[in-house]
Amino acid sequence: MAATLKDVALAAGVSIKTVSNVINDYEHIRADTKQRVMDAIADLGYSPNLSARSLRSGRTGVIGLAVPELSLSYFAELADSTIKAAERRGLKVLIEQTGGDRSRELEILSSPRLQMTDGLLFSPLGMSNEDADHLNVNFPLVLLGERIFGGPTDHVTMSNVDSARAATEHLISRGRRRIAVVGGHEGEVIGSAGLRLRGYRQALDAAGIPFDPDLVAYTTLWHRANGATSMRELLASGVGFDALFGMNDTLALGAMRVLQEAGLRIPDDVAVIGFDDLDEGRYSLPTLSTIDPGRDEIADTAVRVLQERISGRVGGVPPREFEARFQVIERESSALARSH
Amino acid sequence: MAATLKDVALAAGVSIKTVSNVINDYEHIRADTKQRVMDAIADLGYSPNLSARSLRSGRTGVIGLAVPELSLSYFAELADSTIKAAERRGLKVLIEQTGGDRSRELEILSSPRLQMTDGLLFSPLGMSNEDADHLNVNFPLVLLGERIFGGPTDHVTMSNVDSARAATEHLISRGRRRIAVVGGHEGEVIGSAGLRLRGYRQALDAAGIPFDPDLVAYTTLWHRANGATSMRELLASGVGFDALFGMNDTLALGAMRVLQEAGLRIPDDVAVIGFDDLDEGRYSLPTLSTIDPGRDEIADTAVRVLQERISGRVGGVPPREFEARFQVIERESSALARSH
DNA sequence: CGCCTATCCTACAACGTTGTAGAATCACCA
DNA sequence: TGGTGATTCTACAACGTTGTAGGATAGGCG
Repeated sequence: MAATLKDVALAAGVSIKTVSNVINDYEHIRADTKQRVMDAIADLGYSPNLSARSLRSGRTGVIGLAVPELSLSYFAELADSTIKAAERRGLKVLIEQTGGDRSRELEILSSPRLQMTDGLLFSPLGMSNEDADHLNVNFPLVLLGERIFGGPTDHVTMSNVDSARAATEHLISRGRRRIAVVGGHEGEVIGSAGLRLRGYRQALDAAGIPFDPDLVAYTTLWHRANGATSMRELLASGVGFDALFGMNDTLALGAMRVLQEAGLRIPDDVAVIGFDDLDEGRYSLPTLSTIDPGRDEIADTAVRVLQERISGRVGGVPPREFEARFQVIERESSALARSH
Repeated sequence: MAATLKDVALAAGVSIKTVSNVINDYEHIRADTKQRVMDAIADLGYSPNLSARSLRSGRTGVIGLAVPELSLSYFAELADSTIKAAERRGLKVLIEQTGGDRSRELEILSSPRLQMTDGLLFSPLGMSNEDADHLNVNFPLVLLGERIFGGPTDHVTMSNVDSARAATEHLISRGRRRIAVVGGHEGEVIGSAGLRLRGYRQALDAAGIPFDPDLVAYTTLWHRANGATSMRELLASGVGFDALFGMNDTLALGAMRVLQEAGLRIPDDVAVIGFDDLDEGRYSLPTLSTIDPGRDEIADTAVRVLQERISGRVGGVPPREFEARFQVIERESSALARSH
């Protein structure tokens, strides 16, 4: 059906290797030979068989991206950035959804199913630091996210502690002292929740505000529903607060919804800041202050680093850690209150 | 480095073909031979080289999904559903972003870059019905979306006209007669915007409500920003309305935001319904009534149909058209007003 | 006992590409 | 004139898998 090197070679009256050389821009080819080959390629509508090329070269030009779920906006936007970054480097992206499930994550690390890729960008959610050993795999792997630190692979992450601290400081600078949190993970030390909580506490400490555990609402997932539920619990508990730090925008939006149902004004009664800079927060009512975690930079760095590892250019280099730059984005939900 | 059939064969003391047969569940293998081979496979940590398998079999087990952008929630959720549907059928998904750009879309149809896939699920945005010829490609292709009808390929679509009609009828059933629309595409006949507008007009006609062109706001993109801008224009124009049909949820949410800024109550002053059933609409304030377009059904059908074409089981069958079932989902934004 | 079929296994070729080795031609210089 | 090196091209093998053809053994039947 499809034309092969052989067909082109026959049509152009040269050997298949010469056709191959033309395709791969080999230097020493006579101009007229090259032209004849190119014409034959065009005539026959030839395009290389990538499976054969992969088999021969050991490279597929495809990288894997394993994320919990694309229906979580953060990961959809991360996938978007990653695909664009990969494209700039001539790579395709094959997406794998783990559902944030630890056993599925481990399976992906050991499974032969991703043999079709040259390497993997891996954003675990269910795994924890004790699982770091499982990252010792025999294919190029770059770790994303905040579940595991000090593992055996390159790691690209956001500045969770610093940016959460900046978010909290932003609320404090608005005169708030009772700052509630939604999205905590009970007992977690590292992981997005643990790290962001640490940044939160650093900011409180620096401002001389005592930490009140009752202000922290714990939840397993970070969906809108969890933000809403947590906020209902906080309100029901009767603990007073004048600000809210949502561990991500989705949680914050779910919580805002409940706050407003309860008749509280934002930011007058409760100032709110989220985390992730989702497009959604630009059009919520009120618009949502947030942390821009540097998603494009993360994706670009991750793809670059993975490509370095694939090419073997950085063979002996020990695991590296990269932190993206963040930014506090102030919108209406934490604007200076009009009157006080 | 990695073990091959040859290594396993050597270790198990059989021919490579026997190992291959074990892997492919060939019937006639003695139990003890099979066991020995399986042990050797486990020992060596063997896993098949998929490039070689693809080269030999002509199948990669990967399908392409070309969508405008994953940062648009609808396509993120579609990708999610598609990946899950593909997984149920043992397929992987390689995602391509077109940005909704016609020339990029055409390029993807002719490019050799997707040779690594067995077929393509294609959701164009920039192409129009005149481009239908370009869908005549020599690889399995299933068309998604509403840009092209009657093309040369299988087509999976939502019931745009009927569901938009149902959405409009829903607003009419709430006693509304001046129903604004955001998201129209000037002069478009087919395409999501054209079809949904047709459904809208059908509902008006059936109810004996005259069509007022001033109630339709046109926009190129369907982002939040466009919904907001369109709503500002509608309000500035002074045209009166008591309901809003957003061509998708994102537009509707952007528009709601502006309505509320303007001091209008939803649904009391303006009842709103969107389209797509994004998770976001469940936690907006107010929650957003919408159309569930049957995304899972679309993804599942599309993958099934593509697989049928890939396998050649339906060789001679002419292009088929599939319409997913939809559902009106009523939430607060179009609830019966409390008092009137 | 001889024939036939079913079972179990093997050797070989092929998928389409690229790396290696080397042949053929030419230009240049001593 | 012959040697040297650059240029241009070719033949062959190999990547790891599966399809084809067929060999060897065992069991059933006349």
